[in-house]
Amino acid sequence: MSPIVVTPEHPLPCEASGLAERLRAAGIQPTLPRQKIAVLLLSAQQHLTAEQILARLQQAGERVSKATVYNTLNLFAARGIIRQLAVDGERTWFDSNTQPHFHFQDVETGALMDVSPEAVRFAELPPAPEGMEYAGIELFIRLRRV
Amino acid sequence: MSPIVVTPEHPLPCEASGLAERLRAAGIQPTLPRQKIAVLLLSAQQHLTAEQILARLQQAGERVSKATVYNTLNLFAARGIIRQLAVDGERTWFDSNTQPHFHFQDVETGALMDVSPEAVRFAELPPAPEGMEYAGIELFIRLRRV
DNA sequence: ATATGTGCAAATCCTTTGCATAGAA
DNA sequence: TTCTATGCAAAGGATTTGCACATAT
Repeated sequence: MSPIVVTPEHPLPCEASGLAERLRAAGIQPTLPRQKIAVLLLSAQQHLTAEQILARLQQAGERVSKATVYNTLNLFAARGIIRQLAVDGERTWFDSNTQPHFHFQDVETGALMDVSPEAVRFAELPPAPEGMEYAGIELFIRLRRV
Repeated sequence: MSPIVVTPEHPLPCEASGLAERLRAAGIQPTLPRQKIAVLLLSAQQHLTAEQILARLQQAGERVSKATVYNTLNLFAARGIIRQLAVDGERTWFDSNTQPHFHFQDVETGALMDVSPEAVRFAELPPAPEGMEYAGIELFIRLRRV
């Protein structure tokens, strides 16, 4: 099974079929700024930072404030429709893929690529300490150029 | 292995057996501030933030500036005698254990615990993409209270 | 109407930087 | 001496916050 490679290159889809519903289903008022952000981030499997999203909105001529971008991304993450990744401590990445999966990271560029969950199998994992249980597994495979 | 406790009554050990040598071996001038930081961080297997280290130094009555703490930790990491961890994007953790290993993290407190490399065995890992090779594997197992 | 979002600028947090002084070789 | 490290305060970047205005139900 080969890893899923997600490139950040993608056109901005002009319509969001069902995105508003999807927001509502998650308990999120589908306001205009939120829908614009949802279209941008959720229409492809990708990893974007808040600043990237802001830049793309502005490039597309949309007037959305930085505060709203951050508020919206945090809200989306809290409601489980996107995932936050702490990859390098520099900035937060927002992942449109909420299915269980892992990541490759290019140590040079910082670029992220999805690794499908089927591509990783654990033969052994440590038991959770007393009184604790697994809440999730974060796996980053760092890559360098040969 | 418990972390060392530093109080005014229990000042830092004034001599760290071999620590100065260890710094020199890594190509680091063992100046006083660096030795103080090395004693604090390297004398036990632990995870500390820059601010925690600064606070402990000040508690112990040492006069070391924030800039020096950061400079020193970055230098140590660059020279491979400690490891930097990007766990949550809030702050950088410095790990005194440079051996290959993994981590548990309490999702509530953010606290980190080492997971020995023997406790994790992979039955399958994805091949590195064309022209890339593995540079390291970062595994965080998030834990919640039962 | 009434609750909820949005935009702007200022504030905050962590970390780095510039530069004059102190320390090491 | 000559190079390198330290301390301080100021700068920087990412993210959050306060608050007046706009929008949604």
